[in-house]
Amino acid sequence: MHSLNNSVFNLLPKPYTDCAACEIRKTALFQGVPYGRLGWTQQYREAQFSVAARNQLYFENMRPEFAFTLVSGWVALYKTIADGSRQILKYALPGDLLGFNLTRDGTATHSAETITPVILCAFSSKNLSIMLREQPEIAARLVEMNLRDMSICQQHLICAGRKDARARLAYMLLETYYRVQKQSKADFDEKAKAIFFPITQELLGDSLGLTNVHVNRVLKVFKMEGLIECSHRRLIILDEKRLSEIAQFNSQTLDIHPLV
Amino acid sequence: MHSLNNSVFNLLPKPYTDCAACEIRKTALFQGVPYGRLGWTQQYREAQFSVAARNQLYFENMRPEFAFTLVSGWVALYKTIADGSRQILKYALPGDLLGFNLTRDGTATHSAETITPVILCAFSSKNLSIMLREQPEIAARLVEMNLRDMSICQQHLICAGRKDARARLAYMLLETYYRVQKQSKADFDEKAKAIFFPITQELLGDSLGLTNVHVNRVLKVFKMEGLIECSHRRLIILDEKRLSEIAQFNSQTLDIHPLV
DNA sequence: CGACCTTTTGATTGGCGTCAAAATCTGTGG
DNA sequence: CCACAGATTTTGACGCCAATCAAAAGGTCG
Repeated sequence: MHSLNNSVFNLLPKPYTDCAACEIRKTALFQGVPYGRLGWTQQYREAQFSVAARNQLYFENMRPEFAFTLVSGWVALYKTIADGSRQILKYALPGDLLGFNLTRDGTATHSAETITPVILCAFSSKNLSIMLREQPEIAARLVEMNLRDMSICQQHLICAGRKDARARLAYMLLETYYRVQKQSKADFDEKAKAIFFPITQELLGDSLGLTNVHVNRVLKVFKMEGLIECSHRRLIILDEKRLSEIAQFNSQTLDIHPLV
Repeated sequence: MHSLNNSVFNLLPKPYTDCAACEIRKTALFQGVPYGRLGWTQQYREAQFSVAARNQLYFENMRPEFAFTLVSGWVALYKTIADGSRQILKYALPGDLLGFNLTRDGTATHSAETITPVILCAFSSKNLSIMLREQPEIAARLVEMNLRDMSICQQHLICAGRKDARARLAYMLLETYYRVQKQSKADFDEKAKAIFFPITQELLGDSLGLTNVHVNRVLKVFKMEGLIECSHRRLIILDEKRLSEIAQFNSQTLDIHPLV
């Protein structure tokens, strides 16, 4: 466990109890693994780390030695463009697997930055490969997670290519709301219909191909129209029906068919 | 083999010879399968079909019974937007697998239209599922193909979100050129550095989030600058270096790391 | 040859970017 | 608990890239 041994990554104690076996099963990658084999899976875990907000986990074009499952917190995956701007590809939520998309020469295809404080569980690339080869349930699950991410990415492509700022923004708000609701219960306040929403307007712009200035203007209109409440890192969807129409949002696209 | 039994799909004789075993191995999905098991794999093929240009293979929101490997020809995968416009997600080339991305209720996530005459090999969804479960090489290959497609989709997102029309168009031309060169040798004329290019300017616009009018204007400039030649369904890249700069194109993104 | 694509060109419009500056929020240390 | 620096949000004026509308010219295939 070298190379993560710097100030950014803070080593946490490895929770090797039965309870941990339950815990690990909640992470999306291991959902299909039979109980008897969970312990076997765990031998491949390297360690857990905590990382503060606004830190880089890995960079595009560098060779990460580890992939991570995100245990808690939010991470932005992005690419930087030559002119200095950036495109955010995905907000990773708890359960997501990070850092296994590599080009043929082993370099990362994108960079990753923590938005909130996070807890990560590390796997060496080699062990991940072994697990995939030996446990078909994990490979199948990875295919599914990929297909879901692909569907999300395609939706974003449609937003960026074919929708105006209003529709894009509405889409992103609804998508995030749904994903949090399903994947990160801790960030979802069922009573208030609110989610924890640490995405700044600048980040929203970087996700949608808009400037933070224009994001601000459109959000203002949404608030005036009574569609959302949004401040202090909290988001409430007030009029889901109308917002969905504006966005042409369909939650089906977040829920893909299991292949196996 | 019902439900494909209409005028669009023309049944072809099923080539069950040893030669066919060699042939099938060329399709990307079966590249990792050991020779001894190729025959076993073939039992799950339904049949081969030919389909004329400009036909719909399947529609978004319908339940396709079959997935296809594309043996020859070009297919556009796209989604239609409420305002009637559409976003092309991918040009499928020979070797690509089509029609297995389904939402949880079993409906297709996108539509597919042939651009040229094509030959398809059909697999029932059920058999595809069996193959994935029983042959880990196929599952692993599918993960890889997905990761590659994901990388391509992300690049398109960056193009649509962050690049101007010049860069987007340059990118699409280079990407298509590279993909054809690698994946569809029949469409690549090595001597002339030319590819068969059946993508109309309207299709280009639908891929890039531009209008056909603007695509035309930018292409005109590219021709005047001596960057490309492009007419009569043929494309020649005259100045790859300069075009790559304009596009910020990196062929690495088309070449992802094998996970297993 | 005729119908239908596809490409090409011109004039006009508008959504969103750019630049700049003020106001507000957030976290940190004294 | 306040002060202060840095991040984030907010607002206004102005400009430009690409959309829109319209129509002509060129290709293609039955």
